[in-house]
Amino acid sequence: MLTFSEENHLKSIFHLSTDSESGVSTNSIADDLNTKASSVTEMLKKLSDKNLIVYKKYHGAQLTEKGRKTALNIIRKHRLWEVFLVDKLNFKWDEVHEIAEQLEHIQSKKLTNELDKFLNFPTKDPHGDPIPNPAGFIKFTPKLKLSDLNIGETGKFIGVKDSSSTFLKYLDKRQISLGCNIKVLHQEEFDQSLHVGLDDTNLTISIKTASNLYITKI
Amino acid sequence: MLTFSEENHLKSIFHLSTDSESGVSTNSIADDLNTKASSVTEMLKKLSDKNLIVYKKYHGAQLTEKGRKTALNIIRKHRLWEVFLVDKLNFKWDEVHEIAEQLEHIQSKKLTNELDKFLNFPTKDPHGDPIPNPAGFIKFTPKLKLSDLNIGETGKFIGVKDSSSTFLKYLDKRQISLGCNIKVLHQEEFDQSLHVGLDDTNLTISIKTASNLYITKI
DNA sequence: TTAATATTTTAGGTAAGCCTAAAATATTTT
DNA sequence: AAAATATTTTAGGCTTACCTAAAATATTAA
Repeated sequence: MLTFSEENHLKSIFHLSTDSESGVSTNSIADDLNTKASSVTEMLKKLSDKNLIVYKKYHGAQLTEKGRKTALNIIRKHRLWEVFLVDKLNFKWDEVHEIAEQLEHIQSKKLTNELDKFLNFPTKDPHGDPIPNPAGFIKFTPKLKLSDLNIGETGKFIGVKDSSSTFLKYLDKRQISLGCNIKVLHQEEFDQSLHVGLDDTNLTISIKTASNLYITKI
Repeated sequence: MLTFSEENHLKSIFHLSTDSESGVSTNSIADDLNTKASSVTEMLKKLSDKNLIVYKKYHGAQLTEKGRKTALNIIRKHRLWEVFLVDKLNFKWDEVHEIAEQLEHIQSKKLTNELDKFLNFPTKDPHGDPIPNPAGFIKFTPKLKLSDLNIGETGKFIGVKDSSSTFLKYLDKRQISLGCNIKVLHQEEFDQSLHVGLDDTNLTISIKTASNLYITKI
């Protein structure tokens, strides 16, 4: 049985691992968890003792197979609860993160699996992120951004990079919602902003926004 | 924001208050929470500082109005989650307590109220205990036991005093389930055991069992 | 390749929440 | 009402998870 703090550190290491292939740095974990490097060092020693990570002083941490499975189980719970909140309890996608951060620590295999069944075995959470299966397998889809498309190409909006409430609310306001098709019509030379077609309307979106929208080519 | 431990102490004081009208003793709380009297004393001081209880050294604790509201909110969450687990996720009534002990600490007013709505505003949990409303109002029904009935009277089984997994499983095995009608046919002089009618069958149940079944007269 | 800078670890401290053992207070018995 | 017993509190310790400041190591720049 792990403490909340141990679980949060594992989750953080998992998320930070996908970017860089080598060890995850102490500082990056500290930033991610709003804590201090010295606190992280302590925790890395403990996680290492429990064989959840490989830790070499001054050279960061990497998840072991056991650590990865543990992290993915927490992420599985987090994402299933997000689906529950949106699909069953009328939450908006920008409202679910904080609550899921609490619910992800509830311990009960049966609960997780029954919830999965109740939700009809969803494969993605409300932000388009894949949900690991009970065995800890996760299906990564290559993350193409809207800003990667060429003029004339169309993408289906499948997820967000930045899932801050601010950004999600902004997307809601501009009626850019998960699953819609976005066609890149033109790019301004001056500020690289994109003119796009969405349903039957045209929009202008900044390059910053475009690089936070994950899509698949159509 | 209260810690889990603070919330558990408040809940314990609430439950122990219903029996005795005066202050709840340090030892009884310690027993209830599987902790030691000295730890409880520390906590009582803290809860008193936060105006959640009235605490006089050597004379136990009583909830303030604020403390009572807080306790009832935790109990509300506990019981709503129990309904969720049984009604939506196929749990049996003897399997839900431990998980609800975790879920009751999740902080989100919106979550609690949406869950309530989703479950169709239940008034009782799977053990027949009343669910407080959002304002912290709870409807106590006088707790009559099967063992209080006279020969010939019939009661509707509405709750259990002992909600241990052992007892609940035993009731399941004997097919005594919440909502069924039980008629007291005869009492043995020797051991006070009761012969009762349940649906179309007759059963013999011990006086101990009978005194753990809450009923309403019909 | 040495110096300057950045990162990470160690050392030592704090608060929460638990503990045991001893002291203080209440309650019960005689 | 005093003695015996039970309950509760205090005193002092422990662990976890944080922190700051200083020391150690790694990285980058000159």
